[in-house]
Formats: sequence, structure tokens, C-alpha cells
Amino acid sequence: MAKKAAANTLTRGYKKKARTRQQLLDAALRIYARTGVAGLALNTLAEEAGVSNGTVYNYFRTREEVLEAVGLELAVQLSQQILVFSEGVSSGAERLCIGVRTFMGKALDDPEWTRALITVVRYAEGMRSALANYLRADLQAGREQGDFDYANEEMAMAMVMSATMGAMNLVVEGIEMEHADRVAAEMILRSLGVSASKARKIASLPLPRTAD
Amino acid sequence: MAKKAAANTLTRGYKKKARTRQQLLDAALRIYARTGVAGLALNTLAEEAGVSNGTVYNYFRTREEVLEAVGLELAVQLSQQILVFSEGVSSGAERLCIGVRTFMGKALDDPEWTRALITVVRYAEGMRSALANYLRADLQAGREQGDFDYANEEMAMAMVMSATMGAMNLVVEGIEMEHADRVAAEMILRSLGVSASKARKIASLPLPRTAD
Amino acid sequence: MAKKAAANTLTRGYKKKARTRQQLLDAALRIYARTGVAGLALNTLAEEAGVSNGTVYNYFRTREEVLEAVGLELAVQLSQQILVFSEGVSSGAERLCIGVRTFMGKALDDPEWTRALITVVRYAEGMRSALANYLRADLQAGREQGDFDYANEEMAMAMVMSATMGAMNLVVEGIEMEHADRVAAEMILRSLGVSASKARKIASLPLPRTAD
Amino acid sequence: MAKKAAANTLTRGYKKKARTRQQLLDAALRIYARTGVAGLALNTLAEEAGVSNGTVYNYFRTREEVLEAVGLELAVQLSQQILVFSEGVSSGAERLCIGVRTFMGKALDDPEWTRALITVVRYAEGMRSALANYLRADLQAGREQGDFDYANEEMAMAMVMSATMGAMNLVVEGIEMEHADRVAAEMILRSLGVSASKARKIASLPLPRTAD
DNA sequence: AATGAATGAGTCTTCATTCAT
DNA sequence: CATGAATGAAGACTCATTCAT
Repeated sequence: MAKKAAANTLTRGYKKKARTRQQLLDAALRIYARTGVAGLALNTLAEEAGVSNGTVYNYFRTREEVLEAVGLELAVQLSQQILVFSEGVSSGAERLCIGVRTFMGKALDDPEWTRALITVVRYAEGMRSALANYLRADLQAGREQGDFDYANEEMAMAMVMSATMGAMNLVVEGIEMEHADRVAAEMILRSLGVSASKARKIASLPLPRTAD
Repeated sequence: MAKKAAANTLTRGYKKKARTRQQLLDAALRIYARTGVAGLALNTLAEEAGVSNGTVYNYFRTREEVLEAVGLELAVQLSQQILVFSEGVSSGAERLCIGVRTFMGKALDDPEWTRALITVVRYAEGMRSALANYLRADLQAGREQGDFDYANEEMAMAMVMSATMGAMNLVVEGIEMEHADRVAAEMILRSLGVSASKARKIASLPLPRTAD
Repeated sequence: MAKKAAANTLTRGYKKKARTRQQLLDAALRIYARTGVAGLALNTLAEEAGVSNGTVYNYFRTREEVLEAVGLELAVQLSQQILVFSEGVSSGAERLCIGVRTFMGKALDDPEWTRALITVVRYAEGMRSALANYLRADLQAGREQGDFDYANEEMAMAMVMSATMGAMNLVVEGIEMEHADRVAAEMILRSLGVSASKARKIASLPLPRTAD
Repeated sequence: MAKKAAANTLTRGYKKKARTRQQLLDAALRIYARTGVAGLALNTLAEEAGVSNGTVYNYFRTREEVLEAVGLELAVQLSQQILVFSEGVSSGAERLCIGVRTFMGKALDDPEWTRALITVVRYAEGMRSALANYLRADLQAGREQGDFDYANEEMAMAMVMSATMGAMNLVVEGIEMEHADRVAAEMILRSLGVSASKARKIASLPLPRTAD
């Protein structure tokens, strides 16, 4: 909402700059998804984004900066997703479950984006920490609420993140499965010490709908 | 000259050839660990292996073949590890637990090898299936023995593998933790439906010793 | 708004224009001194001058024009220096000596300017002739006054100019030396045929003071 | 002499490598002379040398290294020239005079080489010191032999070198002059404190002939 | 088999210049 | 006039691959 009103008052030059940057990031995501990190050649990127090759360097100083920026972009998109979906839920276990299932849903909806995410998470350290903040809060809440019982928080975070990525990878590789999102979420909840029956119950809750 | 001393030089020649090939693979593993797949340039590989760049092409036709061979090499090394350690154990849950903990031990002992493994597993599809065979057997055994309770075998395999890699990565990145191997194994067992108390018990069993 | 306050802004506009041009030239001199001719990139120049890159093209049509203008700017600054310092002295030998010593003093005072000068003198032919005019007059005067005795005027000019630049370069490179200006001037006078004793005497005269 | 005999015993591979390197340096010198430092583009260099552009990088890691190597090459050529010509002469003043006149002769004979030299001397610091060693020895000898009388050795070196380059530059710019070499040498000797008559005498000595 | 010089297509990066706002 | 985004030609550099020795 706020965005639309604001945009009109900004200069067109500003909009153009922002738009080009976004075009570049979008193009980079598409290429990432198709070809992996190695395939992201900057002249290809320029072509895909519909600008000349020199223009890339008005936004990023080196190829490294492009890779970083793509990671950050994905992190931002993720944050928004997560915030939207688990807003208003106070149970840590449920929030985490919603997060996992949302990601799984994304893997079904948008395999391209997902491949890019998986690639970038591996590649860009900074990306991981962006995710980690949300996760850590949910883990701690779940523990205080008596749902989680894990020996070490770092390990718990590593397990949740890698297991989720592994499950998403399964989906984008085309494995057919009923309710893959619930299956994955249930296993992750159990690994955190939630009892089998409670894990199933939480994993089966309907996902909150959003206006989007 | 060399051609005449048949029997003897054949052996030596053969041994030399095998040695050079091994040097190349070892060098490739080291480079993988340091720089990831993208960093494996063949002239760098030749230098690291102490041979000239042309020599690489006596053993591999293209860069792709090198990457495949490295994957295969790791798979073979892995198979040997796993077979050695879980030989004589019949419980699927215990075998899987031993496998996970053995990998975790390897991550502590040999971070270079581990980084190479993590990289390759992501990159080389063939590699994954080599691991998968051992894993699938243990999962099925555990299920038949009433220890495991998972909704989908593919998902279970994906979770175990990715979670193990995630935990190994944590170790390689230098996180200090008591009994990281047990912590990880316990969580994985729980995710497969093993009860909390039983998971702890299995994860705490002493690892079988080997002659090595 | 700005368009309405005509008379006043015209003046201001004019002054502003002149000021921007001067900013550009000053910035160019600084960059010259730091990086040599090759380092003078126009976007760098714009940044150093605190204007946008497009603005440069309101003052100079091409990069070449910038280089020329810098040369001219230095020539003008030089002319002023020389005129001020040797005004009122009629002996050619003394005038030349004052010129050399003044340049040497400048090398001590303002190494940045000096480096720019040395670079430009080499690069820009036109620059050399600006210096040459003053020099030629002094040489001819000195010869007519019986102080100089050189076989060829072109050669004498080349020697005086290159030797002076060489001596300035020495100073700029940080060699510590007492009375470097006198030492250099004395050698140059001798090379023009002034006797050793007379050369020393002339080189030791106090420099005329200026109001500046 | 020794060279020819030796070359035959060397492997052809070795010869080829040395030859390619020399081709590159020769080509670089030609381009330098024609276009100055800025014109030395590495693909142009490759073309001029008759090799592919990648080959340049088998010999030099960066463009900087090419420039350095060209400077060094010139220094080596110079050293040989100087040694050949002033061999067997013990007077410092005469040796220095021979050096200056030899350079001047070179400027007449080979303007291309000379332009390259002048450019490189300015550009490559390392180059200067190579020249400086020969020069310093002659200056000290001349002083001990009672011919030179200079206040500061660094200044004397700077003056001799820059004056010689200035005079060479005059020649390559096409100024017509009788005995330019003697005129320049005479002025330089005078600047070092040699009396006018003696300077003329030394500068007029016939240059020692060489077999070359 | 081993060598290593040569290749050349492919990429990254810079920078003078244009132009719509 | 000032701005600064966009352009694209030019040049630096990498690297898988070939081949004569």
C-alpha cells in the first residue's frame, strides 16, 4: 500500500534506477536457478536483464557483489514470506512448522526460485544468518513453551535448516508425494523433541491464509 | 628400452600410472575442499599434483570427467568406511546411528576431506545414490524391526542425508560442542520416530572399535 | 525560482561556471600528480571535483580537451611565476638562474604541482613551447652579455629544460640536500659556459623577494 | 660466439620458449616506440609478435609485468652497449663522454628504440637504477682523477641522465645539427666542472671503434 | 606416458561518451 | 547548466584443450 502512494512522488529517475536494479536481480535469480553459480556470466546477466553489459557495473562493482546481492535479495524475500505467514501465531512450534511448510509450498510453486535459494544458501554465508534469526526466535520460544527439547541450539538450527533444504530439494527434483510439506515438518518437529502424536497434530493444522 | 623389460616395467609402469592418477585425485580433493567446484582449474590441479598440465589429459578426457572421478573416489572411500564400521551390527537403528556418528567423527578428524565431500554431494548426483543404497537398507531394517516410523522413505532418506551433512558442516566450521556426534545422531533418530529415551540410549552406545 | 532573479544570478551563474571549471582543472592537476596521464579517468575527475560525470562535458568536449586545458593551465601558472620572479633583473644569466631556482623552490613547496608539471611537460608539446619563449630570451641576453657560450641554441634550451626537470624530480622523490636549488643552478650555468667561480657567485645571490 | 655453439646443444623446446619471449619483447619495443606506453595493448602485442593473445600470459602474468620486462630488456641492451664502447678507457671523464655520445649516436640511428627508451626510463624506476650504476662509477672515477668537481653526486647523476635524455629527445624530434653528440657531451662535461677547453678536447676525441 | 608451449573462445572490467530529465 | 543512468567498444585476463617433442 504505502509503496504505491510513495512511488508517484518520487522522481522518475529514481524509479528507473530502482527498476533496473530489480531487473538485474530478477535476471540473476533466473540464471542462478537455471545454471547454478558458475553459469552466472555478467554479459549473460546483462542480456537477460535487457541492459548493456556496462550497466551491470553501475550497480555492482564486481561479480562477487552481484552474487552477494542476489543472496541478500533472496533473504529479504524470504523474511517477508515468513513474517507474513507466521504473524499472529505465538507458539514457537507452530511458527516453525508454518515456516517449514511455507518453504515447502514455495518449492512446489516456484522451483526456479527454490533452486536459486538452495544454491545461494550454500554459497553465501550472509544469507544463512538472515534465515537464522527468525529460526532462533522460534526455537527458543518453543523450548520455553515446553514443546522443544534439544541439547544444543546451534545443532538444532543446523538440522532444521539443512533438513528443510534437503526436503525442498527433493521436491524440486520432482519426487511425487502427498503432503510433502506435512511429512517434512512432522519429522523436523520430532527431531526437536516433540512427541510423535503432537508433531502430527501441529503439522496437520491448516496454514493461515493471507490476503495475497 | 623401457619397452623391452616387459614383465617388470609393466608392473612398475602400472603402479606408476595408478600413482599418478591417485595424486591427481588427492590433489583434486584438496582443491575442492579449499575452493569448491568452481575453483578446480585443471592447470591448478596439475600444479597441486606435481605434474604438468598435459598429463591430466592422459587420465581424464575433459574437466567433467575429473569431477565425476572425484565423486566416485569419495563414494568408494565412503563405502569402505561405512562397511567397516557397521559390520556385524544387525539393528537398523544402530547401524544408521553408527553411520551418522562415524561421519561426524570424520568431520572432526579431516575437515578437508569433509568439505570436499559436502561440495561433491551437492554437485554430483551419482555420489548421492552411492550413499543412498546403504542408507535405504538401514532404514528398511529399522522399520521392520519396529524402531522407525516414517511416512515416506524418500523423504526420510533426504532428511537423514541433509541433516547429517548440515551437522558435519557445523563441525567443519569450527563450532565447539561436546559429543556433537551423539547430539546429531539422537536428533536424527527422533526424526525417524524413535522415542526420546530410546534415541538417547542408542546414540550413547560406544562405537565399535576397528583394527585400524 | 532560480530563473527569475536575473541580474544577480547571471553574475553568480558566471562565477559559478568559472568556479566549476577551476574545480575541474584543480582536480585534474591533483590526479595527474598522483597517477600520471593514464590515470586521469573522467569519471574519477568528476568525483574528485565534486561534480557529476556529465558536467565535465559541459566544459570539455573530449578527454583530449581536458588534457590540453590542464597543460595550458600549468603554462599560465608558470608564466605568472616566472614573470613575477625575474622582473627587474636584466642579466640573462641571473634571470635564468632565478628561474631555475624558483622552479626548484616550487618542487620543495608543492610536490603535487611539480609532479603534474613534469608529467605534462613530457606529454604536451604545447606546454614546452610556453616555457621555451622565456628561456630563449634569457639565453640570448646572456650570450650577448658575454656570459654564455653555447654552440647551439636548441641544444642549450633542451639541456636547461631537461636538467631542471631532472633536478626537480630529484627533489620530489625526497632526496635530502642542502641548497639543492643553488647546486642545480650552478651546474646549469656551467654547462652554458659560465666559469666555475662566476657560476657559484651568481647561484649564491639572494632571490629577489616578492610581495606574495 | 659461445652462443651459437651452445644453442645447438639445447633442446628445441628451450629455444622456442626463449625465442617466443624475445619475440614478445621485440614486439613490445616496437609498439612502445610507435605509440607510447598507453598504446601497448596486450592483444596488439600478441598480434605484433605473431602469437595468440593467451600466449602472452604464459610469459607475463599481468600487463605491468610486460612493462617491467621491457624496461629491463632495454636496460640489458644498454649495459651491453656501454660496456662495449667504453671498455679499455680508464678516464672517468672520457668514459662518461663516450657513454653520452654513444647514446646520442643511437638516437640518430634508431629513433624507434630511442623513443622506447625515453618512455621507459620515465615510467620504470628499476630501469633508471640499471643506468645509474655505470654512471656513478664514471662520476667517481672522474672526480678522483681531478676532472670533475660537483657538489652532490645524486644531483650530478640526475643532471647527466636527464640532460642526455633531453638531448636524445631533441634528435629524435628531428632537429638538424652538426655533431649533436659532441655538443651535448661538451655541455655535460662543463656542467660537471670540466674547463671549457678541456671539455671541448675530450668531446672531440674519436669514438673507439668496435668489431660490431 | 609425460611434458609444457600454444591456442582462442569466453569473461570480467574500464571508461569515454551520450542523452533524457 | 547539472545530473547520472545507460551505452558499448576496447582491453585485461582465465582456462579447458590440443599437439609436437
